[in-house]
Amino acid sequence: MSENHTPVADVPRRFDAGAEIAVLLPLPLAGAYDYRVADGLAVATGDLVEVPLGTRRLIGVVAGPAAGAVGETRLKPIRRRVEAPPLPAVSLRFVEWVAAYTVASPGSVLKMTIPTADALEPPKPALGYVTAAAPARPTPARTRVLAIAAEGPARPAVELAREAGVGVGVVRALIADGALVARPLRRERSPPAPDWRRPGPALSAAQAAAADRLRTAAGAGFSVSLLDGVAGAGKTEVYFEAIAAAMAAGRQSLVLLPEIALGAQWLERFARRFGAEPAVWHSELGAAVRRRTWRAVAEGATPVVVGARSALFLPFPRLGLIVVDEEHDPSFKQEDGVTYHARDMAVVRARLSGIPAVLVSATPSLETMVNARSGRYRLLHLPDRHAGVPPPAIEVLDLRADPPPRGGFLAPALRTALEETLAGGAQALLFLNRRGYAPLTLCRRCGHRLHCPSCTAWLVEHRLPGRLQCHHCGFFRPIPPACPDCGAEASLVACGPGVERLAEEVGALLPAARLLLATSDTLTGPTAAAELVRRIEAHEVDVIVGTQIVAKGYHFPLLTLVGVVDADLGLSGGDLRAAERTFQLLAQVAGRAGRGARPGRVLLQTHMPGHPVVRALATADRDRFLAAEEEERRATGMPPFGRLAALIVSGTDEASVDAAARALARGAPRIDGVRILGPAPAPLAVLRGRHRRRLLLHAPAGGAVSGIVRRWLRSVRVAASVRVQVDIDPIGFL
DNA sequence: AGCACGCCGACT
DNA sequence: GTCGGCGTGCTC
Repeated sequence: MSENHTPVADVPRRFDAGAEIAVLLPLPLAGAYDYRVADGLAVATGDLVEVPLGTRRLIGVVAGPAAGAVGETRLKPIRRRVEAPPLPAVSLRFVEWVAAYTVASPGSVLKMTIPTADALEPPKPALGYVTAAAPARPTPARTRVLAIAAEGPARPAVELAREAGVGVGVVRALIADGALVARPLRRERSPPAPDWRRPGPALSAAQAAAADRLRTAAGAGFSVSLLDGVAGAGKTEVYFEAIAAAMAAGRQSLVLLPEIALGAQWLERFARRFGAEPAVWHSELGAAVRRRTWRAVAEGATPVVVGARSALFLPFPRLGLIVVDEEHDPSFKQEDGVTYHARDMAVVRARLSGIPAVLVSATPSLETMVNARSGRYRLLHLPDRHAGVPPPAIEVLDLRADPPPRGGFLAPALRTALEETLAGGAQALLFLNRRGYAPLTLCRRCGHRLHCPSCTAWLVEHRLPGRLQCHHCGFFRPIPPACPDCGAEASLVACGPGVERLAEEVGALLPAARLLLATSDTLTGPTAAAELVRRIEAHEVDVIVGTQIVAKGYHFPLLTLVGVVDADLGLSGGDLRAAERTFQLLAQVAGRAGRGARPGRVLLQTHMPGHPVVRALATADRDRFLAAEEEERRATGMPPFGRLAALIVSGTDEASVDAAARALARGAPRIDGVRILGPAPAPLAVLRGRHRRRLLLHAPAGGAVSGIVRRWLRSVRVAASVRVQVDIDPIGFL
């Protein structure tokens, strides 16, 4: 990839009535379908059009001239051009690039780029209502509404109903009657725009130098920079300057965050710097916000978008910068539907637009680090904590030498540290990446283990709702009074700790402490997350017991102690990236300690004090750890020194899944240097009632894995009842 | 992805 | 004899 790739301006191609055009539809079809431009219409590439498909009408995108694969007599006319901004040419190219790379259909990628049909219509003018005539049949409710409506400005129907204390139906009836008439409401004023002219904060010398380099990159075509620095080093302030530069140049910026639902503190920081919040994009947006934001982005009216990975597919016409914050975060990998890695696709999107991408992390992924060291990426290093706060001291607690008391999970040293921390008026965080009360429930008499009926997984006890849950599907059941296998009464015992059980232990140890349980079960949605942040900041909480949900980039000044309850969790299991991920997660958790004036302290409980991950954390020697990982991957030809692609074969009938997996193995490509492993039972051999087998393709670095897999799949026939899912560059289990 | 077409069990 | 179950296949 060339450094100064400046794409030529793509001029949309015009098609007049009668022209035959290719329309890409948001469906998993092999390619675009051909249509004819109807009389009286004219369209151009990128235009959104409504077309007939079978008995349905769908919105698609004009992709170019018809391919001519079907006879022209079969071509149907397009119905209309949709009143919406066209997709920029680069968005169409991006869709096709991602589809080719991920071995998905272009239509399923397009689906992530265009919203549903109803969200594409121009916004309806908001209507308010005022009184016009006496109602035909005056009822008390109707009279009340009319009295309310007679005073004050025109208001929406729901508001009149609320003020009058009646249902909306009453108001609607009055509108139908003609007793109320509509008046267009003054368009709601657009929210204030972020202002790049506002003065930025004082930057340290290192920050200023990094910001300078990013500003310089802003106008200089495609580049990738890695902004690397520990928690609290001030990375965010640095890339804010790059955003300011993009805004000053009239270009849009996109910031990808791993968990947008938890971005309340991030939004606040942004608003402090730029005087207004950016546009926000994630999968849980309501329909109205979604439509408004999509249009604003497509019109180029949104200077900054912050979002989860799906924001990458928004149709920015003037994108000037992409930032991927916490670039190492595994949640950037989309696993269902089209399987893609948002960080990698962000780099591709930047290259297609000829703009800079900035990857940000305190614990960069090995891939990114290798790219940075080889010079493919620019390395911007922020050396130390911005405010001169010393990094937290990390102590290793060897659980073999100093075990927790019977029935407990906190070693004596951690118990003491907890007591001291609270006595000193500070806060503590206990980290355990396990939801629920206990990960396994078994019968003391017969040894039966309670498992999910439709997954290869144990049921996890959740004591708060009082039930056993499967963490892989929606299954749950009440905790049975007797063993379902041998019938023994009161014989079921909880094995191992979850955060709920840990909270119980802390409650017994420190009865006066105010506890907060923070898991995805208790933190549903942005409001709950914001409330959590507020309560911790207001010191309404002494001890936080949480899963990885609290590992994110929060900043809590009073938090001085972090206890990692099980540093070994996630280290076993033969996963290619287990060590790397555990290191990143624990380093991130450790970074929560001592971000205010008081120094922080981190205690790591482990059975493996000699494990490279534990040693690297204790000595804060990230680079040596990464170097060791790199050597191992290089020696075994694993990514980034080799390439992987996974096929997951799944279906409800085990025999046909097996048959399909074997057929794929028989028809595997025979290419020098390319090996096929499997079929083997997939990590979750049964998931949601579907049997799963896995094949793994290993190729040398630079191997054209996507093309190989595409040809492979084309050459093998599998039963229609069996699904084959492709995962290029899988990050999960090996 | 939907939707239609098609071939086998429990209802009027 | 029909209503309806979801397996299979097509949609420019």
